[in-house]
Amino acid sequence: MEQLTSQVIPQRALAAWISLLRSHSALTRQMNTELVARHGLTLSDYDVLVNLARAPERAMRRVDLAASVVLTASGITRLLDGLERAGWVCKRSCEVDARVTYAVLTDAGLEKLREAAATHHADIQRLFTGRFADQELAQLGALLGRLYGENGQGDDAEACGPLES
Amino acid sequence: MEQLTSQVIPQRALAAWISLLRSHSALTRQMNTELVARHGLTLSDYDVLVNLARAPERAMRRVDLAASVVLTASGITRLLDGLERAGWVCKRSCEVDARVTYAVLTDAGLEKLREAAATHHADIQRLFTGRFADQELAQLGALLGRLYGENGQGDDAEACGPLES
DNA sequence: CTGGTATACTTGAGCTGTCAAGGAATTTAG
DNA sequence: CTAAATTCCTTGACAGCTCAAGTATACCAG
Repeated sequence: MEQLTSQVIPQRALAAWISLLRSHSALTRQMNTELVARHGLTLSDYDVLVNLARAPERAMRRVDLAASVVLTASGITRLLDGLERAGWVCKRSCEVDARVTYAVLTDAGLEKLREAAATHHADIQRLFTGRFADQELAQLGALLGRLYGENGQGDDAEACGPLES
Repeated sequence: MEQLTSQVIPQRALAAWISLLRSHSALTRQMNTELVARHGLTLSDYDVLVNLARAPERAMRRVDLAASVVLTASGITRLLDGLERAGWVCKRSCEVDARVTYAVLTDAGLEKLREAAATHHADIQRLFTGRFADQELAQLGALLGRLYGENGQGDDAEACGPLES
């Protein structure tokens, strides 16, 4: 059984992959728990709110939103159901294409997001960024950034790029 | 809404965190799909099989297994239910402590794992390791490795360390 | 030996996401 | 203009995991 890992991929490579799996599980579990306990938001909910907040007019097509947060179309439907019921997001239909529905962040939703951001950023700092130097964070971000978009498309990279301003 | 991200954490730091979320989602989804389609195994199933294969006597306490793969106790119970039903894992009770049950990898389970490993390693190579140079992989592994164990404990790090031999 | 606490595991209820299928609007081909 | 293919979204059925609660065993203090 020792040879299991040595057929195609060197040990170090597998170790990196396993670290990705473990660190993700450990971190998201803690952050999600905090977020749910304090604000009644899932990590995915939060993620969607952030995406909407950054979008022009705080609106996005559901399909684009799905791609942004790496969820399926049906996943987005159900997730938005919850956010709509809470009044943080509402629908808006598209004038030029009746198939598409926009998800729009409401004022209440933006307020909610601001509220949640404060504690969530603290969690991110404590659990994630706090363990690295600036330069390491840049490196880590750059490395991980190669793992998506490429096969998918460049839109994502762009949607994630303008974090500031 | 532009100031949302600039309160506590610099943009670059958040970008790294988002990259972690996105890359994990994108990669695990593809790998899981492949694994299920070809072998009828979940990524978590696979992960558990690997852990058992590496353990002395191919046996582990359920509670330790849970910690290794970052699952709750009940999560492990249900996951192992499936693997037991398939005949890849069986139970063994502990002589010195009647509370614990060991999960033991059967011969069939080991065979299954070998079978799955071939294609799964190819997936890892294609989607993950293939996108990095050796040195980058080492770096990535080292950085991600800081994100768990610490707050939890050192056992994990050790359990993950001896990948080879 | 008795009672209280901690540990290992299981189970019921529920949440979040998936896939497969389908409806509706749009585009494309003929 | 019609027919086929494509895109966007929703829904039913279900998988996988969580939490809360419960059972059973072990340990510890008196």
